[in-house]
Amino acid sequence: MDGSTLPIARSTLPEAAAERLRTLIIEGTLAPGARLNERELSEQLGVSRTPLREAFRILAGDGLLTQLPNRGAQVVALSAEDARHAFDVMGSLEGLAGELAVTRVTDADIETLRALQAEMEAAHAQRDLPAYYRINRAIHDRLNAIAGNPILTHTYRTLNARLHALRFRSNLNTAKWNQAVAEHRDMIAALAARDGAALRDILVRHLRAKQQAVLETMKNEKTLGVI
Amino acid sequence: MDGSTLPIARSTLPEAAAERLRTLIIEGTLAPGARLNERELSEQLGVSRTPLREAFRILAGDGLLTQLPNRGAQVVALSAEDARHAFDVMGSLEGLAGELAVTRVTDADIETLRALQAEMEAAHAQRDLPAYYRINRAIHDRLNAIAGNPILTHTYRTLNARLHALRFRSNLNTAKWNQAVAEHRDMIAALAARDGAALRDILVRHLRAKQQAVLETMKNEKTLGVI
DNA sequence: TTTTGGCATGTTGTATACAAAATGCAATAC
DNA sequence: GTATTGCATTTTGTATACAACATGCCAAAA
Repeated sequence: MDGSTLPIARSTLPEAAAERLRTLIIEGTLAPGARLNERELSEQLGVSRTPLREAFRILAGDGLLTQLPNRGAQVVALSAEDARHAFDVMGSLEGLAGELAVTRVTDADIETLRALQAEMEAAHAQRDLPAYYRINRAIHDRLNAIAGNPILTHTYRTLNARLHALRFRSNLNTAKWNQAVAEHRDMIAALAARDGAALRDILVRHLRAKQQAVLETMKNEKTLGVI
Repeated sequence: MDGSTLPIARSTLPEAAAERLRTLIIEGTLAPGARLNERELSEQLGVSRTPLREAFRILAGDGLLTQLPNRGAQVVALSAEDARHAFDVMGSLEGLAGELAVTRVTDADIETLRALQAEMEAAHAQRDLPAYYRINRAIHDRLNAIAGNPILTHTYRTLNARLHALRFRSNLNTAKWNQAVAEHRDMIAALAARDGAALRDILVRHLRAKQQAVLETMKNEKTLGVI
């Protein structure tokens, strides 16, 4: 029998707790900078402090928590500078994903992406922002999967989680949104043409635009005092 | 008083244990694939199982260990495929470091790098491989520091540690070694000229050469049955 | 001979108890 | 009134005990 099939999903308490906390952090329930009391949290999660502390270590490794000796864990609060740095790295990783994807992409992959693109354009036409974000993420994940580099995918995902903890809702004005959708069209075209250099370029520019939008939002929030 | 000075170095047992294990893994004392018995290791390190298990989580986050529920931890054994993937990502990260460094480099930085380059050429002339590796690493670290992106640096370092766990000593024949030294000269020239695109190109090619050398070594070791 | 079931042993997972450090507050000195 | 010291309390750090699971072996059955 093929041993790789049906791997029964098991999980330990540290992993389960980490997953739960990860969600709470990314959704913002646990706000950036919040200090995490071990006893309190362990009671709320229904686990003892030992597995909870292991969960802290997992999340610290993901860059979602910082731990100070004898002073506990707290949710990371990314500065605008940090966000800028993270986007620079993300851009480079996405660029690589594009270059690699070009060497491995199949016609079926392109069909899948074109279908997603159509969905995205529909969401755009209806000004459905949540749907747009969801499909956008699906497209980028797809591209990463096509690239077929697990280390790249892991690094990308981890960094993405950190940025999501920012809970950025970049002030996506009409012009920028139109531009983003157009860039997605260009991406798929470059991928279909197997033009790695062009795809890389588009992705890096695409990320740079996102970076700018987020940084502007962060600056506004700061001056306005909004969270 | 300036609070930023004299930060008393404190460390907890999990961090100390992780650091010790990291060294053992990278030096190869703990071989790839080795299973780590908690009780045994905790006695050897003189700590109880609780902090040791936290150390395991830290190292798993760094990609140096894998953990399976109820089946303990074992040292990661990178396949040739994994190494290829890691080098692809490293190349991209180094390329970014180059692009960023160009925008921030000072003349003093370039002087420092030129001094290191001179040291490297001396080591090369004397066929002093350990010194060459040491200086090589110093140069790349320096470039990363100039780039001034902590997230990039952290990602780079983590990935580098993983690759060092391979304990690759690529079969550096004379031609390749000459080539590598020449590439380093070109790097510094591109940096001095503030030519980001050129520097990026050199770095990506440089990493690609290293990748190939390592993959060849791995292939030989496999066919020869060495380690 | 091969397979299966059960048991003994070893190993990991989790909870808890105790130790050590940090924190907050009040009392005292200036 | 402010700063400082000492103490009580809270919180984190570590060790250990016990529970749950995995592993290897042997015997018994097919």
